[in-house]
Amino acid sequence: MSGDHSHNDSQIDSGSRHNDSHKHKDKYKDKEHKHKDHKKDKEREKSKYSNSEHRDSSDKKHRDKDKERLKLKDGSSDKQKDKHKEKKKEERSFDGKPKKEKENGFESPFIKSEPENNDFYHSPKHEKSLKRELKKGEAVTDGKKKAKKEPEEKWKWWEEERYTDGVKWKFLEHKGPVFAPPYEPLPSNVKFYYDGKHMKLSPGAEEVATFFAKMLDHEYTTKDVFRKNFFKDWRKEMTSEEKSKLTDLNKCDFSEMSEYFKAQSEARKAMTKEEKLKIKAENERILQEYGFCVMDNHKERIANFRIEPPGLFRGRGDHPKMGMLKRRIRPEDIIINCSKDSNHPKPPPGTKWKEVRHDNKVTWLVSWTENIQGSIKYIMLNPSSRIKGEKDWQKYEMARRLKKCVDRIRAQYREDWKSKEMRIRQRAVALYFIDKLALRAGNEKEEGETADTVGCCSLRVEHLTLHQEMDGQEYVVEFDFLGKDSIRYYNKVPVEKRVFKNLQLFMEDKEPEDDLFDRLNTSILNKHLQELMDGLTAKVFRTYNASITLQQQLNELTTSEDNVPAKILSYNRANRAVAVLCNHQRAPPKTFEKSMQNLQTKIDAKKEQLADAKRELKSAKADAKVRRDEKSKKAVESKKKAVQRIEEQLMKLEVQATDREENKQIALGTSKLNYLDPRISVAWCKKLGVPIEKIYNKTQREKFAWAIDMAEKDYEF
DNA sequence: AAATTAACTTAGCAGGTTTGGA
DNA sequence: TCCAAACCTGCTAAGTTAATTT
Repeated sequence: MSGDHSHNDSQIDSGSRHNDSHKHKDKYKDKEHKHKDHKKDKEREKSKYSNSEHRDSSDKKHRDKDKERLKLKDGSSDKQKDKHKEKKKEERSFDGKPKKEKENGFESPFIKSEPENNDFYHSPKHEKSLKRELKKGEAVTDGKKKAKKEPEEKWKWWEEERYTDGVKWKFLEHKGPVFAPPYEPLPSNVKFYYDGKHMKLSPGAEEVATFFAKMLDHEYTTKDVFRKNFFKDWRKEMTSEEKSKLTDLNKCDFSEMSEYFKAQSEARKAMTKEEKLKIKAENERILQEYGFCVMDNHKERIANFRIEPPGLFRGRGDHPKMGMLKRRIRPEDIIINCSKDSNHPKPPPGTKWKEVRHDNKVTWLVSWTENIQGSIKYIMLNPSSRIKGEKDWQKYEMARRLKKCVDRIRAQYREDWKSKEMRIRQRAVALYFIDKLALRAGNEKEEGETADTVGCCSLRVEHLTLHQEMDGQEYVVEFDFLGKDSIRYYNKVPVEKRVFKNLQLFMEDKEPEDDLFDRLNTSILNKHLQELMDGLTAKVFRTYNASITLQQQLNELTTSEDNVPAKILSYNRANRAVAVLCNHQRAPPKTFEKSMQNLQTKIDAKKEQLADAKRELKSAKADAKVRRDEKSKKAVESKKKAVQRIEEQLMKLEVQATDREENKQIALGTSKLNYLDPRISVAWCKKLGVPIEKIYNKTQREKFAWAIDMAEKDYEF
């Protein structure tokens, strides 16, 4: 059964070809109104990325200061520098120990083997060469010509030892968050009307009104829940006078505000090059100042150093809290996390942080509590950072460990289908779904706080329909529910008789809104998984099945004889199989039909061109036969080349069309970034001679640097 | 043992930027 | 050189899981 997920082909596209039977008519149109809020004027910078890579002199001071401070607190760093040089590639393994030391071959460092070095506080780890990186930066500054390309020596954290216990870092210094720009009151000629009469709003009320005005074009501002929530929260910001006057949202006229913002955004687009450049430069400056931190001697990129600006909350799907006011975050809301001996970030003048703490058992730099759900938000590091990379690597190692014992686990749950205990049967069937269908665990959620979505353990009777027989197949289960992000999961799956019978049993005497697995929750399930394999949880199955599927599909679909575009098509198809398995859907791009048409037009044109070229070739040949001179021979050759070139172009276009059509409502990004062991892709590239750049863009290569560096062509997941 | 909280991963979309073909 | 399309990045919501509290 391993890796057999072909049935999933039908789950996404209601109208697609290999999907004869089910005609569900997209009753869940949730995607249409998914969060489209944040309208703000984000002039984004062209991010420069990468830790330790080229930086300019503006940054030098900061750097040098770091260098000095680091030197002070750690005089040893230089000496340690080359410590790992001699390590050989083949010997790298997850725990950084030479393979032969790991007798059983199972051991993975993250699975807390006996910490051979309890003295981690003084371990040499991470204490090498910030200096080296910094030097490079300088070299680039005056090196000029090759400045950008310079293959910087990057820090290979994966060649170093890792912390074995809960410690995440020993040194952490950063500049704190960047706050949202303060509210700028509207010019007085932009008016708000209530019941047809002009009304000047107080600044507080006006700001919230602008949030609504900016969203006016979105469908969701017409939704009852949205309007109700918005109006309630808006009133809280009004003066008592406003409160008594403004009693009906329907009488509010935001159109001038809305027009004003549209005009603003037009004006922004129409800015001159210089103005745009200036903004870009300013963003770059902010990035350089706030976008990096120093963690354990290395300068690392921060993922989200800007605090989320205030606005109206738009949850995904049918969210009960849509329209509520997301309040502005102030320094007094902010908790700073950094090391004691670092230069603490300073709050803006006249303000204070809520707290400064020094917790090196966590990875975040800044946190605050958000007011909609009361949850905590964090500022953390970029995926290219050591701390994220190690975790990612660890995740795939866990999935590979599952690979080794998945047969045993499968045998086990199949056995459990027969258990006399209901809770065990439920657990076993749920696990079967998680394994076979890559469903998420499915925690229970507080009703009325969030959109009504489910995962495996929280499935309800109403989400399944059992078909004794359907389309010539026996024991078909039809799933139809909203999962994470209110993305619909629709699938018809033939299951084993025993599973089917169990489901009938679980559904007996229940109402549609009752839990399918009433004796099970994620905590019980994960505890059980923990017993089956150390560190095993429900989500590991998703990672495992995704990665193993990619590997299998790549093996099946690709031949070394193919040319590169064909190989890439195959790669995308393998990636697509995973995305389908994981139900990673997207709304078809708004311009899909049109762009498809355009492409078809191009293809037709190219076909004509090809026909013409062939005709010309033919006549040139005939000509050459008669004339038998050099010149006409040459002409034949060039015509031949032309035909070839056009054929190639045509092929490319056709491949593109296929790829695009197949990808209409499937999102590849999520699986690529989160579920597929990058070493599989790296190995595949090496084996088939496909440049890695064709598979991973710059950002992705930074995130997966560890895999690119360590995977050889024979890597096996 | 249930509920809550904290930390961290996973998710799709908007909209800007770059690319490549006419 | 222009334009559509592809690509990419930021954004932030929504999950999972483990730890902690009640």
